[in-house]
Amino acid sequence: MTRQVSGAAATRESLVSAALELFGDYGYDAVSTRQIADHAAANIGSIAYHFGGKPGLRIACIEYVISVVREMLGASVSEPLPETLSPDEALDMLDSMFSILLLLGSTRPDADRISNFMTRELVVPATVDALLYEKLTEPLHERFSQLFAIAVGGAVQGSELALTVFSLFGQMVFFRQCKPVIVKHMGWPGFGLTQAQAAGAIVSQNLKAIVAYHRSRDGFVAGEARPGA
Amino acid sequence: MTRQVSGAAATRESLVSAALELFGDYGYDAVSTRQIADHAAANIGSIAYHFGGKPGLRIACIEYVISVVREMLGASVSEPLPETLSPDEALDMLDSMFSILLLLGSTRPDADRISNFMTRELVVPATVDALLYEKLTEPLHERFSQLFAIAVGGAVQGSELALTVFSLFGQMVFFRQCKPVIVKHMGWPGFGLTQAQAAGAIVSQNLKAIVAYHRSRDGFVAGEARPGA
DNA sequence: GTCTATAAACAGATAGAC
DNA sequence: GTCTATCTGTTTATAGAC
Repeated sequence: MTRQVSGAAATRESLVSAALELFGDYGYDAVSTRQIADHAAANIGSIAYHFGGKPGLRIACIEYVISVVREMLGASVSEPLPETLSPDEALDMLDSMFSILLLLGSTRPDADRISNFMTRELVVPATVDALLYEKLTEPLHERFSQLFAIAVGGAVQGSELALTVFSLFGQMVFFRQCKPVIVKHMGWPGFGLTQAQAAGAIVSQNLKAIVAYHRSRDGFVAGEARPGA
Repeated sequence: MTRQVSGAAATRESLVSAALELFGDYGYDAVSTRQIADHAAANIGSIAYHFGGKPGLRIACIEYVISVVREMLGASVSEPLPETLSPDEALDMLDSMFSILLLLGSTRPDADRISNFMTRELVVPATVDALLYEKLTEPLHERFSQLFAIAVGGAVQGSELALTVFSLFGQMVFFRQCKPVIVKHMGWPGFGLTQAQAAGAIVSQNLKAIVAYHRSRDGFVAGEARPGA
């Protein structure tokens, strides 16, 4: 019983891992298939064999990233919300989801490259961008919107709600996306767990500030049922 | 008197304009010098002649973007702050600077490509990124930090201040950066003046919410002098 | 399934005619 | 200053040996 049969899967994984890292660091177009093959200790031909070509490898990376993030968020995004959810509970759920996403780059060994790749793919999407959008961005936005609406007692709705949630996304994405700039400015040694937590604390604080603002603006009373329910 | 002498400047402008648009839309690495030359109705050789090569053209684009943004922000970033600045005045200045930056893509004809290029360059910086960072990001961040500190009466300082300002940057950058995603989700026909204003309203609201949060947290009293002055 | 050699297209840079 | 033809290296994709 040799490892010959499982060699294929190992090569696939190795290629996706290498591609994820290089695409994330330098961008899809800046990286050649040779670099990827070298980095994965595989040969160039294997990319065509396993993925059909460079675009196929990109899609495989996107699918991998989607599966990892969905797994990390787990029930918070896949299961329906409990019907009886107080505004403060909704706020806590929002907060913890942000925390998970922001710390994603620090809690598992390969997650930094996942995070790099994902944020880059969000900004510089391929023609296949629909994949990441439909499977990740859209469901996440939907869930965040539900939670935010409950957290502010229904005071924010429609396009204002959608844009506010995007603005919260923006804060989170920015910290990971412009990591080099932030690390340089802050004089940090890198962007590890400590730094991710520092960024997370700010995002959390801002979330609470924005929620508090909308609550007070519309005469929110703690524990009161939201209108329209 | 022919236009031959001014032809050089026209070619330069044309090449920068074309490069700005293509780099902004597809990224530096994905665009070939041939595409740029075609788009600018110039020949390939002119890129080497005027800019020394593709990297030189990129630097020319960065310099152009820096000059435009600094011009638009004008006195708000280049001149020293007035010594007597009330928290509310500081907040207003912050607000209007955000507004200028966000509407940048809608107030001048070539500004959409400027905005695209800039946000992309921020995320996928060249080895020459120091240019954009030193001349634009850093001074902007410095000014925003000063204003924010005054706006909250000195309640936020040090790394918390720096990160909070970055988080505000993030909101703004995200709206321009993930334009395709947002436009798609909102069902907008595009990202024109109306849409930029809608996004700007949210950013402005969030800014006020965050400032209000820090003011109330530290017992801020309107009109009170900030500590340490 | 793995690896190598090769093909066809493309990149950026350049020399020289005009 | 402009433009074209060409050079050199590199890209992805592929055919075929093992």
